[in-house]
Amino acid sequence: MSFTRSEENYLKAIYHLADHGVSKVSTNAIATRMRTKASSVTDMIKKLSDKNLVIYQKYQGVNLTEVGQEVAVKIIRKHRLWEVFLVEKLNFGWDEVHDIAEQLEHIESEKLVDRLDEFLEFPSHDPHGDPIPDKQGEFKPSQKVVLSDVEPGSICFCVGVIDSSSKFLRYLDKNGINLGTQLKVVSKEDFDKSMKIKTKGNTMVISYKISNNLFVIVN
Amino acid sequence: MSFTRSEENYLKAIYHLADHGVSKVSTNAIATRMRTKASSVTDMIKKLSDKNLVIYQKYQGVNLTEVGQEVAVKIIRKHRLWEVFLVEKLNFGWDEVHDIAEQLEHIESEKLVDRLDEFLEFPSHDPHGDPIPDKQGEFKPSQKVVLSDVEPGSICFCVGVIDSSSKFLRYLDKNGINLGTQLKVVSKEDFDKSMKIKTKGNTMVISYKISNNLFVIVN
DNA sequence: AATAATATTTAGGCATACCTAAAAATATTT
DNA sequence: AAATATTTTTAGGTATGCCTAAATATTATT
Repeated sequence: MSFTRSEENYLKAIYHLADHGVSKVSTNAIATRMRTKASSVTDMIKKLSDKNLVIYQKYQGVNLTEVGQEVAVKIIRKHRLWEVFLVEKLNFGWDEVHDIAEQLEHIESEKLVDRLDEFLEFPSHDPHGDPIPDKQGEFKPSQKVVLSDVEPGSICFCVGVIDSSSKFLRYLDKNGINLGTQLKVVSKEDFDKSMKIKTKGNTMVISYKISNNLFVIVN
Repeated sequence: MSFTRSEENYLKAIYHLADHGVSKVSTNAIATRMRTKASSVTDMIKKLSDKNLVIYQKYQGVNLTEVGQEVAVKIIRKHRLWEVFLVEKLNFGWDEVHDIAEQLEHIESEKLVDRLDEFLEFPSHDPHGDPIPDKQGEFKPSQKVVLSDVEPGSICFCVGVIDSSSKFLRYLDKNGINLGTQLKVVSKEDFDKSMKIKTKGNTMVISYKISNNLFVIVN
């Protein structure tokens, strides 16, 4: 079985929105995520439903079927493996790889994916700290944690943000924090949860509002 | 400027059929190569002509414009670089890579192509011995020669066939000649142009009909 | 040069994947 | 519970890229 690029993108979007398949995903939520119109989503949902990739009841939203989930996981596997390739082998910055991986994830060849996996030495996580499903579709938990949860003494590196407003990004930039930046958590202040951190050349204090908006991976 | 996958495939097909832009390419020739119908070709040709990628006169065939040629060469560059990647880095057989490269060649990212080129150490030829255009679109001549033209004493390896009939392929297989196989030309017989060649474990005599149908690269 | 054969184009359709606008269902207010 | 607002679906339309069948142009044959 093989699917169109569009079908794959919808399955992936639904997978991400469904968050462990618990709640039903609304038409509007899909439309927003895919930057398309609700009516287009309804069209596609019907097609996916006919192909038994989603369970759909009019006006009640959708959920992926087992098969739909498998397809989605395969695409995510490909996406994340290609991201590792781009960062590790081609020296891309972590923030440059998403759009390219978005294209590469649709290349069809099971052999290619498995060979790539092997070539990259079976990475368990992508450059954003998100887990990479193995050939069987199993994945380890995410390694990403919020900086505010990191214990003093730990060394970690920055892999993403929650609030991606340009205000926040500018703040980070000004303070020499980029994605990939190594940080050492020096101490935490109980009173206001502010945190003293050390980067390569700098030691600084950041508020909880900051530390709670930064994703890191602890080494 | 960016083009659809289909447009890119047509440009590539026309490029290959035009053979140095000399002769005009017929609608039927394109249709055959692309396994589609002449009427579909006419449709697309009109679109390409509107975009100034081909020069087209009704019933008179097409030729690529400068721009069309540049686009085609970029796709060929991508195709061949990915083929090198698949063979050199992911250990694919030379004969397995075409379909995958056919997909990868449409990935859009100039930076990706250039990084890949660098990663592969700027290869000048792909696994079939065909030249890889550089960033400027220039390419070296092909390294591929017909086995019958190789001088005695030379060592070469097999990179392709002219006649790809299953009869011929089965003959090669039976005699332990695969793509990638190393050959040493021991001697040539003037009379019937037959050739004595040496493979890893074997020495054999092959007729001109065979040697003239095998592409090799001389080491 | 006229006729036959072949190549190419036109005309009209189909599926995909979008869209807008209107209708219908569901959710929220009052 | 009725009115209003929001969400979702339906209906009908568009562009792409393909198709078949028919018409037309070109090329080959006699």
